[in-house]
Parts: sequence; structure tokens; C-alpha cells
Amino acid sequence: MTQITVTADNRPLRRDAERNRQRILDAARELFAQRGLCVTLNDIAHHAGVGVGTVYRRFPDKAHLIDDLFEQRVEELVALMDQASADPDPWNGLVGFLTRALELQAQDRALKEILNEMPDGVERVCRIRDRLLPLGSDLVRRAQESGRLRADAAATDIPIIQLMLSALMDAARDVEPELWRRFLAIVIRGLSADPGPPEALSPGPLLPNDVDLVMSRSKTSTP
Amino acid sequence: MTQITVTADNRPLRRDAERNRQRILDAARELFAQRGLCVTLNDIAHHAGVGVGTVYRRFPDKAHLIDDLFEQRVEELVALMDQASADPDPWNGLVGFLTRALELQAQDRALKEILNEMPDGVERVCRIRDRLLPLGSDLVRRAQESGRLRADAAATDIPIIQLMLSALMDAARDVEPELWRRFLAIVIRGLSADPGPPEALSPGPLLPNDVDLVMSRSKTSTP
DNA sequence: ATGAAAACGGATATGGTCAATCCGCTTTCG
DNA sequence: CGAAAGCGGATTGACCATATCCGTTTTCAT
Repeated sequence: MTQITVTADNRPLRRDAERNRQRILDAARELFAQRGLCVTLNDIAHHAGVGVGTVYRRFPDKAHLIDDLFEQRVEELVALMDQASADPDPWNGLVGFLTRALELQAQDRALKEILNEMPDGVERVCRIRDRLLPLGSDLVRRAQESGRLRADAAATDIPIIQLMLSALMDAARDVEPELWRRFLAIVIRGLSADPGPPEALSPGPLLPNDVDLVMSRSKTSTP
Repeated sequence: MTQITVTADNRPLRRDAERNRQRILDAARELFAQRGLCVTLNDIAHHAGVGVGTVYRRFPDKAHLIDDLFEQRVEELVALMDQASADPDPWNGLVGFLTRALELQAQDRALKEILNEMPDGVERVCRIRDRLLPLGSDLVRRAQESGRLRADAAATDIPIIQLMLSALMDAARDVEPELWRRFLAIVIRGLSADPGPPEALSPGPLLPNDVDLVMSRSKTSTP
């Protein structure tokens, strides 16, 4: 787990340096997850209990830090897709993938931004879509052959659905963090070739008062 | 149409002043529609062929200009809802309302932002939701009684659906401006109490190459 | 026609944010 | 113990949008 880092001339980092590097990575993970990629390196430094300079000594810039942190997280998506493809029922696999991918994004705001917004400078990490799409294509095809998925759905609809729901997730985060599940269920029903009678939606609808809160929360984060 | 403005002491504006005021309003309407509320008063002034100072002499600040411009536009939503309520088939009314409200937002980026994001300073104009929700409640109830809308849908789901689709609309604007219709159809099918066999989706799915474009376009506008 | 009042334009001041640097001080470790 | 490595965080620099200010131009009532 604890990766040992080495300096340019192959020497291990000094004990304090290695300790601070870990603290920075931990703080970054936590803050990125909570507030998204907009947190500053200053925020991260303070939260890690070190100075900004220390952050810049370890990581050339913000994009590198992000790449280092998220290369691994992003692999989880591929794993999820593999898992979905392995499901004997491709429809279940597809629904499970959408649900679990969105659960990941609900837990980590930065991951959501990387997947849906392709921020500048982290293209390397963004290339997962190139690996996900072919797998998704196969899953979609098999789900259609099983007769459960409507024939005119396409693999490219998957990221679009994620985009829509992650927008909702973002807006509703502070009011009803699970609201996306209600609308994912609606979308999935819309994708079904032959939906039965409606199954109960959960969570329930928003209260009228909460609508304004969700709308105004479309942008900012918690300080 | 051409409203005459008066100064504090009830005198009409000088001819050049009135002419410039109109130019500013026209330029603002156009730029807000194209690029959203983020355009600066500087942009607007230049596009109107006047100096920034002229804008600030007529409008105390950006929020006032926005309020003046959008009070009327926002009324169109209420009109749309009234029209929807008047439809003898409440399900048709509901579907029509969603479609037309989103068409309005597709044509005017700033309107979309006002409706879905409640920007600071324009609360006055944002209060339409208070008028829309009761009307929506009634429409939803009648659509349920007609047996076409699933029983567990609620009026508060309407703005959420608009939020999701307007996020998509924003992202896909430059690649496939009509893509939201595809997903609105899917959502509507998910809301239906007893959907028949799938009807053709239009437009078709995104090409794999376009997915990346849509994702990276989540934020910025055209300069 | 004329001159005072109104309006104009746009350079500039202001305030805010964030990335990135720099250097006097502290810690590590051979 | 002392040289090298590391540290902290104030500071610099770049940027950007809002809003102001004032020398010049336009209008219009007389």
C-alpha cells in the first residue's frame, strides 16, 4: 500500500518528506472527494497540515497530483464494466453498472468531474472512455439480444445518462443525496423494451420547499 | 413595443439615450441567449456599439439588467403551463409542457440558467417556480387520474427532469443540439404508467467520437 | 444659433481568486 | 555535528469582471 518514492538520484525520500507526501495525498483525496477539483493546492496543503511549498516540491502542478491520485480510481470503472459484462443476465449487468458507477460518483465529486467534464490537463486519466465504450457496446448488444433493452439504445447513451444523473446528483447533494436513484429508475424504465407495471420509486419525490434549494445549489460547494 | 423610459423627474430620455438603451437591451438579449449569464457588461456594451459607462448609466448593475430583460420571458413559462392545463388530455399537456419548456431553454441559454440555477441577485425573476408548482401539481394529478402517468410521480419531479435535460442540452449544444429530445423521450416513457412498445427515438444516438466532445464541452462557451 | 445640461466612451481603479515562487528557518541522517 | 534536504507561508504575478470617473460630444429649449 505505502508506496516508497525516490528522488531523482534513486535515493529514498527523507522520513519527514515521505510522511508529508502521504499526508498531502490523503488530504487531496478527501478534499477532492468532498468538494471537487476546484479545491486549491492551498486548501490541500492546509488540510494536510503542511505549507503550500511542500506540495509544490512533490508535485509539479495540480494536474499531476490529480493524475497520480485518480489513475487508480478510474480503473475501478473498468473493473465495474468487466463485472457487468460477466453477469449472466446482461440487462442486470447494465443496470448494475449504471447504478454502481453512479454510486462511485456520488462518493467522489472529483471523480465525477473527471468522468463527465474532461478537465484540461488530465487527459491521460480521461482516456478510460476509450476503453469503456467497446465494453459497453458489447453489453448493450447482449442486453438487446436478451430482449430486455430497447433495440434503439446505443453504447454512447450510457455516458450521456451518467452525465444527466450526475448533474442532478450534484445539485441535490446537500438536500437529498439519493435523489438520483429515483430518476435512474425512471430512465432505466424508459430504456426497457417492455416495462412491466411501475415499481416503487425510492427515494420519494422532493418536497416543494426543497426544490428551490436544489436549484440554487447547482453550483457552489460547502466551505 | 418600444417602451419609453423616463428619468427621475419624469422627463423623457434624450433621443440618443433612448436609442442606446434599446441597443443595449437588444445586444444583451442576443448575447445572453447565445452564451448565458456569464457575458460581461463589457461584452454587451461593445456588441451594442456603446461604451461600458453608458450601460452603467442606464442600469445600476447586471442583476437589474437581467431582471428587466427576463421578467417577461419567464412569464412565457406560466403561459406554457396554462396552455398545458387547458389540454383536454392531461398526459399530452404534460408531455407538451416539458417539450416546449425545454425548447425555450434550448433557444436561450440565460433563461435556462435563470430557471435551473437561481443565480444570486435575480431572485425576483426566479419566483416563477412558486407559481408553476401549483399548476404543475394539478396537471400531474389529472394525468394520473387519466391513467397515463405513473401514480408515484410528483409535481416536484418536473423541475428535476428539466434540470437533468438542461444539463445535457448544455453539454451537447455544439455537437448535437437536439440530443435532449432523445432522452426526454426516454424519461417520458419511464414516467408512463403503461408504456407500449418503444417508439423510434430521434435524434439517433451520438457517434462514439462525439461523446468526448460533449463531455469536454460541459463548461465553456463559444467566443 | 447657442450654451447649459445630458449623455457618451473607454481607460482605469478596485477587489477578488488562484497558481506558483522564494528564501530564511528547521529537520534529518551519515 | 554539520551539510544537505526539506519546510512554511508570505508574497508575487497573472487574470478577470465590476464599477467609476472625467474630458469630450450630442441634444434640445430658448
